[in-house]
Amino acid sequence: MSSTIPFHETLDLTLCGNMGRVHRLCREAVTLAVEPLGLTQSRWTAMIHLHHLPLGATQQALATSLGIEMPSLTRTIKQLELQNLVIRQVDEHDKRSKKLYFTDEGIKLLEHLKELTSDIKQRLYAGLSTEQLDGMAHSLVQMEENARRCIVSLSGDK
Amino acid sequence: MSSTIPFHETLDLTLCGNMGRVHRLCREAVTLAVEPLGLTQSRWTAMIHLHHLPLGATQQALATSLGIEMPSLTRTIKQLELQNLVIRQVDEHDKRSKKLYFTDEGIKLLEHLKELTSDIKQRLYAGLSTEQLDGMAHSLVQMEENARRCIVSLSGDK
DNA sequence: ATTATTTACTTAGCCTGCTAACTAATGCTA
DNA sequence: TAGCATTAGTTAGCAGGCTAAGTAAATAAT
Repeated sequence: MSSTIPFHETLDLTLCGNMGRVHRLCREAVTLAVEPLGLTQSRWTAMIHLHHLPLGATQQALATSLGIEMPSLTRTIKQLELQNLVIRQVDEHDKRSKKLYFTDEGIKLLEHLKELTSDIKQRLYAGLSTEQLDGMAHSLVQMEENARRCIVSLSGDK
Repeated sequence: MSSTIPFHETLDLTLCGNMGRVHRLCREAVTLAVEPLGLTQSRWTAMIHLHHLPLGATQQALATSLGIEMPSLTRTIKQLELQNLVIRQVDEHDKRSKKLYFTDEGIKLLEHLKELTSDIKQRLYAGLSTEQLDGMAHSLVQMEENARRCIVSLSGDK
């Protein structure tokens, strides 16, 4: 895994596992940083993504933004609603879907969230140049495409 | 998330989430590829890592290689033992630890595993240069260090 | 030598991803 | 218009990370 070993010599599935581990560590770090707010990883992530979407986004839109499936989101939203941070409101123009809104309390918490995460973001990306981060983002897009293609071709059942 | 946008302008926690999603997709692709063997993600991963360790590696050594905690591994090993692919054997020199060995059946399965994964590895990394893969591996190491440092400094309780 | 600490492993149970299967609303098609 | 397919959301339950707490063995300290 050392950067001094050319990667192709160790071309295996380790990189994949490393991504998972780094992901877990990063989200744990952020969760610790926002601990005073009493939010789990999936909840602060959903709050931030919802904040970046247009007002009244549907659950489907939020799930897409998060890159997760609907049932995963349903659970998280239910918890956020219980915490009185967001509300679900049936869309009158399409009664299947539900629009999401922050409560006043949710808006207040969001401000704290932004304060508490601004510092840790810098620290997580410390020592990495813009080029490295861009490169990583780009490689991830490529790998995601590759993986999706593999999955499609391997599940030729439907 | 597009590579045409300089990353620092979107410096947020999205990269972290993307790593998690790509990780899930890659492991799903591999799991589909090895489906005939009836192994879940954690099981084929453990088989491959154990294969790369010296004979009679302990569970602790395997957990470290996998980058997971012991309780996560305990469950997986139990399943592999039930499938009659590995056996656990108490180390006579240190009766706390257990050495892991493949069964004959496990060795046979490992060969199939290598065949079935050799192709998909190429496909997952398609379109990525050695430099890109090296860069990604290197960035991951840096981010892991960063995250661990954050976690240590944020949990100053012990 | 006895006691305290550390280490390897296990068990129990939480968190958050997932799929499968369901309901209800919408939209397409004949 | 009637019937079928699609879509948004839910529920139930699995997979695989995790921590906390417990046991037994090994090691350190007094």
